[in-house]
Amino acid sequence: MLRISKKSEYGIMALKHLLNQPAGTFGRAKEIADIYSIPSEALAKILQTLARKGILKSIQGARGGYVLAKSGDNIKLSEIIECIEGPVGIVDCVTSEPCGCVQIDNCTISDPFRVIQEQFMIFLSRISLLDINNEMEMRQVSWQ
Amino acid sequence: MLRISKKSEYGIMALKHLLNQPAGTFGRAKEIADIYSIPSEALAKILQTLARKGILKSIQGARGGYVLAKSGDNIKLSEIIECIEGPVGIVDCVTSEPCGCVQIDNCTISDPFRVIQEQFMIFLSRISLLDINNEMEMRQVSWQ
DNA sequence: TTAAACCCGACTAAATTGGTCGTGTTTAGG
DNA sequence: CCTAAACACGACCAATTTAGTCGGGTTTAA
Repeated sequence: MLRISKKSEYGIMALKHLLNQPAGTFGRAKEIADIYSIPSEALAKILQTLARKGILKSIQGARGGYVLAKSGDNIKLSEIIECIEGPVGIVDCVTSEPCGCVQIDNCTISDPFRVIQEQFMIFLSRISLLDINNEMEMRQVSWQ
Repeated sequence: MLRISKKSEYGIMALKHLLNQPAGTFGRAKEIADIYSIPSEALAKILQTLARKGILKSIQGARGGYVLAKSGDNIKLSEIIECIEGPVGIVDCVTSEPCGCVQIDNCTISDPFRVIQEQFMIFLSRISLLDINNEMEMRQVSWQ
């Protein structure tokens, strides 16, 4: 029902936690997983993906961990979700071109949905990790 | 990946078709399904749901069919999706209270996401069937 | 009376999501 | 230089959700 996946939820919790991490210290996957009762293997994989895509920086070896690779207001919700779940597409037609759907010639909704998709991505990209951390206070998403 | 379900897609195609139906005529499930290559049983069920929730009016018996129960600009995308897929919740915490998640006391994201959810619903409720029919021309979603 | 249509719930199959496991690789610290 | 703590990765299984099917109804125009 148009829901963000558990993986994204976990990722966002972890990112928020890392944002509040004292400067100079690292967050470890296991530790974060324990705090929020997240299966640690699952969180580990999520953090690895976030690191691979440049949202987190990983420090290898014993006493290693993760830190944010950029400032909280530069990490957008759209980015986090796309990183963890793959390309967001309100409808299939929007991400894959040509869309593999059977409607092909008769698909009357792919054009309007391309516009909706675009506006939805703007919506998501206007929300930053910092906003989420501040409980969305004072956020009036403005449009155009 | 944050996608509208096939059922909603089918429903929207059918609604758009019905919007363009000559006044006084009905659209039949089988007929619409054929045009857009939608499995007819599936579409039938979707149209039944839309009728039950008051978005469509059904005409029973032979030579029956469906017509829109209200004008195109009064049918909102939020309404259609909620009707077909059930309550939209970006995260579970938002729809069910209390949320059944294990994070319970330590869930740091449910509050901000309640706000995001609210804004997302506004986003969806500003898009009408008429907008979709007009290929979203001239639609600048404005926010607050 | 019949056939065309809506109506409804139960069921199955396919796809996606959520979570686990095993095996590496890197590196601080003893 | 060894060990343990941590990241990295891919393969796999389980649970849930979505998609689609089927077999019955009921209503009504012709």
